[in-house]
Amino acid sequence: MKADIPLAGVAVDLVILTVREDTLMALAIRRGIPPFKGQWALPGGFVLPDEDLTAAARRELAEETGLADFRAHLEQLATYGTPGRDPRGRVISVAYLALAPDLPLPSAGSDAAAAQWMPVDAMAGELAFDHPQILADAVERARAKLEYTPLAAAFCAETFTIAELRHVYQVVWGVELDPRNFHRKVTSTRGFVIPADGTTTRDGGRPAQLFSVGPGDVLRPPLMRPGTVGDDR
Amino acid sequence: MKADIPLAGVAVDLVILTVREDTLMALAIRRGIPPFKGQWALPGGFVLPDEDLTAAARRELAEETGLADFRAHLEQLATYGTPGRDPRGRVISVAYLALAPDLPLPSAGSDAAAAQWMPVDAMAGELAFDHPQILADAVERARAKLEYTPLAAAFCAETFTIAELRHVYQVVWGVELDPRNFHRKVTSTRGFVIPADGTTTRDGGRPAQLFSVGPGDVLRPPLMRPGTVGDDR
DNA sequence: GACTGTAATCGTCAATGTGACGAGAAGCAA
DNA sequence: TTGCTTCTCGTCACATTGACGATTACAGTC
Repeated sequence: MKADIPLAGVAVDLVILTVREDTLMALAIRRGIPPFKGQWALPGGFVLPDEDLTAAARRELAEETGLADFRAHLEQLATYGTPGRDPRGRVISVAYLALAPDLPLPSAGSDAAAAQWMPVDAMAGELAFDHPQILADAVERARAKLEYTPLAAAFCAETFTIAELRHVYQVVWGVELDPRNFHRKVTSTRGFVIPADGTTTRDGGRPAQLFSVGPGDVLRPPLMRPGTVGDDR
Repeated sequence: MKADIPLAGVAVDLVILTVREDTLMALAIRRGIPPFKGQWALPGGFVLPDEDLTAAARRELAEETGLADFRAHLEQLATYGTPGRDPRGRVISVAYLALAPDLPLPSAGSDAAAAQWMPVDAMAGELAFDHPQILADAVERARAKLEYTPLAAAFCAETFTIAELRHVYQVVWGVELDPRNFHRKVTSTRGFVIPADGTTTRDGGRPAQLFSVGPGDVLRPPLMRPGTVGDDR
């Protein structure tokens, strides 16, 4: 490479979100190596010399969750490169957002002494680097995307009930939704969910129809977070 | 920096969009230096060693448009880092999207033999690197954002008429919109536009009220691109 | 100065989507 | 069988939207 090109380290950081115990949680890693050794941080690592960014994110995702390849949504979030954000020097971090169903407790990765799910609300104050900002951006992105994409299903198992899907919305948005209106909206929005075989009573009460995600990638018209319509500001 | 961190060059590339001559156009630069010397590319350049990413994007924007600081929307789009995308070596490019009002013809920048506005539809086949992909992503982002943000106003002058705003939507989306319904929607969506002093007849016909952008940053409910509702697929 | 063309603005109406909520259906547990 | 829970279907009032008629206010032109 030419000498006049300034160089930097390139890392990927992951915000892996899941819905657990009625709470939106993200995976946090206790750093096993400096800098910030012993503190919590988002999972991540440097991109290998011949590795694609997305491949690096997928690799980290597999490493940190301990699962070779599980069903999860992964998308690029944003890139953070403010000088000084990493004490090791100029490091550009490409952040990825992952949405995963409730997983077994993750095992510790190679450079991590421990990994655990933490409620996103309690996490901001704990994170090293500029990871609080990344986390906040990720949560906001996830909240927004639930409005106009079927992505909430990424938090669910392969098949799920409408109530489980509603539960995801309620936890991520922090609101209560009317079960009847939600049911109507979801089932009448083409491409959102398609009926699957079988029913389940895992939530008690009348058996619920199982669904799987439909082929649509955009909800038109979108669902809307309550309490934000017609707001003065 | 530690020796075990792989390094890469970090660049910013800009997709600067404007509405000109009833067409959505982007700024293209004819490259004055290798690689791809003589070919068209998106404006951009390497991030300086102690420069923030956004600062680098703003600097390039000012350089390429020849205007010190003009009214334009600038946001990060995505980051592209596939190995091999730049023949000089491993280069990570953070792409930015800029939306600008119709500007005077840009002057050529330092490392550019020429700069000109090109219709985005005719541009993809001309661009070097992976810039066709970046352009496509940028246009799609812009189209989507017009739906749920007041960002269309970024294509207009400080004050504008509802018809001028509608013209932006029509050009960017490539559709016809009903002037009466559009007028109703825009003026009744709180925070979108606020009446400004004066009227204008620059479009002929009855004088039109001038408006400026309102304080809102989200349109709830959003405008919707026609022809995409209830589509089977 | 009246006439014409053009575009802005206001109104109407039917169709559709949404929030609030009633009520039956279908399981489980006591 | 009774009671409890949750799913699912329906109803109704209201807001929003698309289609489109009608009026208003200018610039030119005869």
